[in-house]
Amino acid sequence: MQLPRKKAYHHGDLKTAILIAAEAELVAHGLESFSLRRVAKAIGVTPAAPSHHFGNTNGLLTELAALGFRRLLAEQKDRQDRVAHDALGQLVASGIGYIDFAVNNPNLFQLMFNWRNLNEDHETLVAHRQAAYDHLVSNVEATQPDAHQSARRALVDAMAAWVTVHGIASLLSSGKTNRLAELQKRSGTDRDSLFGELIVKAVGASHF
Amino acid sequence: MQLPRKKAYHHGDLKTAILIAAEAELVAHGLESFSLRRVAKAIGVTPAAPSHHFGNTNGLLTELAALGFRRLLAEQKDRQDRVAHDALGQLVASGIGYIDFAVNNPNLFQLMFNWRNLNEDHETLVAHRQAAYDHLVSNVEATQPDAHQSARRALVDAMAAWVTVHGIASLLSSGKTNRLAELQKRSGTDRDSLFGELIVKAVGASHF
DNA sequence: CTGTTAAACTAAACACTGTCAAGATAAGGC
DNA sequence: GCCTTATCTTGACAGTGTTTAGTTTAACAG
Repeated sequence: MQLPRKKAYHHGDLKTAILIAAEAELVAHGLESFSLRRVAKAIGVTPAAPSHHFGNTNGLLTELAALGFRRLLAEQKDRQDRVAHDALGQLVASGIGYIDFAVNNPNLFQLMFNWRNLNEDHETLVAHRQAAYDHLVSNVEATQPDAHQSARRALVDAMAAWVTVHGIASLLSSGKTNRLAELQKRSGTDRDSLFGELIVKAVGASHF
Repeated sequence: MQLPRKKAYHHGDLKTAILIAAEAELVAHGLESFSLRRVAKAIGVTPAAPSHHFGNTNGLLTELAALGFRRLLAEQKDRQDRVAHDALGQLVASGIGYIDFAVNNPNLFQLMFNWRNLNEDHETLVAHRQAAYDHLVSNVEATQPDAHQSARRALVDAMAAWVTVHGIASLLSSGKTNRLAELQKRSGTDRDSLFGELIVKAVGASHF
């Protein structure tokens, strides 16, 4: 791994340079106005250069989404590390991480969950997405008193948890004037506590 | 109101013709590849013609989103009319209507909730969106035993209900290979019953 | 019926966009 | 050293949204 020269014909590590520039383009202009030519120009390269590494624009966006899923899971685990180790606390921390990721990376979140042109054959995309999903399921299962006796309940609780967390994340990250955020403020409860409350409610605090 | 002539220079009712063609374009090519020129060509008119009625593409899409919110509310009410009149049953029916709308109109749903370029100054858009929101809140409040004594609970329940319904709708309508749908099938419960169960759980069946 | 005004739409052009085929350049293996 | 392969450029093409100026028609006043 060598430092890329200044004006070399070969960039050195163009692929990652493109990914970085592409994310900057994403936050700057949004997914709706994403321009491949602009990211090429930003790093001083020809519009056709990215095609060689990613095939086409969708390939680049797909790779970006895959990285997004990796970072999403990382943020969830990071949250969990800084919190009590009981099952319910872990689940809540994971959910808050999910929500924070969506709020802090709205365009990336939109790309990951609401973009219909992603290349579903992309291996690392499906792998990282699957990893994030598995992590959720295991977190929910850990809150179940007896997994064998209540398989259906584990299933339903997993859906409930996922659905509430994703609903919060989606609504909070999408709107500019945000009704859900207004409700949260009017509740008099800080964000993490309130959404934690909702998550706990979703998995049915009855067995505690 | 006269029937539009065949090849008249003036189309007669071009504005609604464009809206209809635009929705067809939306379902045919998706929001990501929406083309204004294609909708113009589909109704045999110049690419610049829509600009006169909608300003620009965003104007057209915004109007489409506004119609979407109107139809969303209509579908919810339609569901509620065909169901028992108790408060909880009404809330569930409304939520199922919301979900069904998202599943049956995925691109429109994406436009309404995940499109960042919508013109937020568009009056009918904000009006119809507000109407849909108010309807939700009133549905939740109707399930509260005493609105005055538990204002905060009404608030939290409204958030919980909205968030679960929207989460389900968003996840179900976005993916092609859909993990949530898989979970639903594995639960052995039909879709409406299962999601109704989740909604009831969200508003806290404790007061029943 | 006639003349005028305002609305609806066209024509042509512009600056973009993503993508492709062909060629130039450099790196790495032998 | 040469040769092969990966990397990037050049130049072009079709398609996109939008704008300006001009043409056609409807609506309306007399």
